[in-house]
Amino acid sequence: MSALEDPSLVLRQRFEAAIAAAFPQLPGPVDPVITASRQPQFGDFQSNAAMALAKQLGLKPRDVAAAIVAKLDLAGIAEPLTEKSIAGPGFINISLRGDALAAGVTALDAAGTADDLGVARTSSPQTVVVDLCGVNLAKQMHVGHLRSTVIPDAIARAFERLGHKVIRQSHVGDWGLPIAMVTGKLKGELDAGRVTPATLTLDALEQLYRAAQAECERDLKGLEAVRRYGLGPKLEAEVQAQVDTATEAFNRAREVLLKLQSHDPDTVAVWKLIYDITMRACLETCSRLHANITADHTAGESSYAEELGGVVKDLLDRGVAAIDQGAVVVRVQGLEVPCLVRKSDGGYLYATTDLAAIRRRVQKFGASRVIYGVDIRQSLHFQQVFGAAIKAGYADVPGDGVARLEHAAFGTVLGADGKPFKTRSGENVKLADLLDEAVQRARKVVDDRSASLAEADRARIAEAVGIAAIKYMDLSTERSKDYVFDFDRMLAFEGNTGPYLLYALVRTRSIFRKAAEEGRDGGWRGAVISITEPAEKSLALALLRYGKVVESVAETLEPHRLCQYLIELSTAFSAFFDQCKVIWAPDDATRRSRLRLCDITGRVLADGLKTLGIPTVERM
RNA sequence: GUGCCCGUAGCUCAAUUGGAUAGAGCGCUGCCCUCCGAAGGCAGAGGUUGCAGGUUCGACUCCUGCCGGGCACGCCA
Repeated sequence: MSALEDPSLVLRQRFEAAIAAAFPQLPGPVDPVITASRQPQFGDFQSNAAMALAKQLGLKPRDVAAAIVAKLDLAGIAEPLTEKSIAGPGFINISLRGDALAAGVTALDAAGTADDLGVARTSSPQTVVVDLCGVNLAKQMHVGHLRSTVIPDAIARAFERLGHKVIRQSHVGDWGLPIAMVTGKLKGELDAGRVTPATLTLDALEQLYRAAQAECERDLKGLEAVRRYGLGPKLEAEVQAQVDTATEAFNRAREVLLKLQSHDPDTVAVWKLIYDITMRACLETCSRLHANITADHTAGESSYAEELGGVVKDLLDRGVAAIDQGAVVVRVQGLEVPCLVRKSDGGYLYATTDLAAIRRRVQKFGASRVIYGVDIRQSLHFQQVFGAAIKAGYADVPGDGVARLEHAAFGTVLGADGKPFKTRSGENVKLADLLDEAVQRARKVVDDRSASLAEADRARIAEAVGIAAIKYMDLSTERSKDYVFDFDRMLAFEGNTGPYLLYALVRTRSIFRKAAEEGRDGGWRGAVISITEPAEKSLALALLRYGKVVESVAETLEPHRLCQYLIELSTAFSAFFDQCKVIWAPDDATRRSRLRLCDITGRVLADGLKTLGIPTVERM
């Protein structure tokens, strides 16, 4: 962002000069700490430097502020300062001139960089790997996947918007004993002719998955109890029989896993069937969610299977890992529990796969940041894995320090009762069902309020509104917190919701349709922008903040900042729309200026929504 | 037992990474459509930021100790 587009940069320069002139004894340039003022009564921007400087110089803060003000040249950018400009302990309040704001907004829309809308393309693009979605074979996506899909996708979009190279990685749970169980189970069903590949659904697979797991579940505790309390030979025999069958099933699953690992064609074919059915359904849900997740982004656990032995050997060879009670562990400084990378029976664990993934992502893909959008309950796991990866040197970027490994953790989706969101029968709620219901509810409202629109339009609008409502709700709160899932609130169409943002966007568009009807839509492209009314000023200030907000999302991995911003922009626009006539402005120049403001606002809103991954509509 | 996360208006959430009188929405009380979309705007009431200390010119924010809630803790993923 150039100084022209960002008044705070100009202020920063002017203040730096003033501070240097007022206190030549200071060694280097001092950060003037320019921030946007929170309340209009304190102006538009403020400098908070005087307090810290006073401490350093041994002077009174207000005297320091006065000395800075005496040397300050704000010509062409801000209103002249008065005695009241120095307030409180030593804040220096600045009100921008309307023409400076107008110049800033005009620069946002400058030819050549108009699509940037004040978001600076990075001069040093990084490769950023974003781990997201994380579905499991033979399982539907459920509520938890809403967050693991939507949040990291929004983070990825922010990096892309800034010009970084993003590699999305969906770490699909497609390997290991549980998958072998269901593969064996399905093979049995297919061989017996009870199911056919052509009619097999993901729902059916999920049932087989549960059945297979249940079959392998050995009631060892029950057996012990029966023996300890001497509950009789008959009961003992029953429990023993259960354990025996379960053990058989368990052993069969291990054999299936071995076959998978040795690429036995028949077994792999069944596995592939499960894989295809699961991925088709899940990628369809991702697509419906407007998440940029496709088959190209899939990097399942199976893709690391051949590397795990090498990883453990490498760790042992270099003394990074040690053998402990027959298992292989990596001890990480500061953590009680070591990171377990190989079981005593020789099997690998998910930490092993994650280590292989970090190695690939940093060493092969060249990532300088690896971001995991995963449930907060896995915090300890990631501390262990990150610590182990760093200890092993897997996070070393060739010739460039250590990659940032970050867990963008999110909290749980809760039901109205404050407990994790489940169906009445205690099952996980299918994500697809959730989306259906949101769209269905949105449809009712759209039918009600926009009855005049064509059926097909209403269907399309309801789809966008429903998805926007769900995604906005998920993105708009601080991600590490739990939140309560509430259809009524997210679809209230009022206040802090996705639909409100769509509504604001629609109004920025509809004004042009109306203006065209009135024959008053000419001449606004490239028109001179003038900022005079308070509502115009607020709108301009909001527009100029956009670039910084996108940057902060990438830095903090917190999309809710962009949500918050878009609501503030929408509110500023609504006030402007209410208080400043556009089509019926007092004169042609003002009309053109305001039309152009509507256009820029609409484009920032659309761009912000796109960066969040929220679908938009032209009318509703 | 150890560690991590959370605690802000009646409810759901913010607070520009330490800045001023803690802000929005819902709900509540009033206004504002013969005029660009009222899914909107304006105004009002509503707070000891869980409690107690500490650091600082300044603390919702950082530190310590409590209280309350949640989660996680080597051979599952």
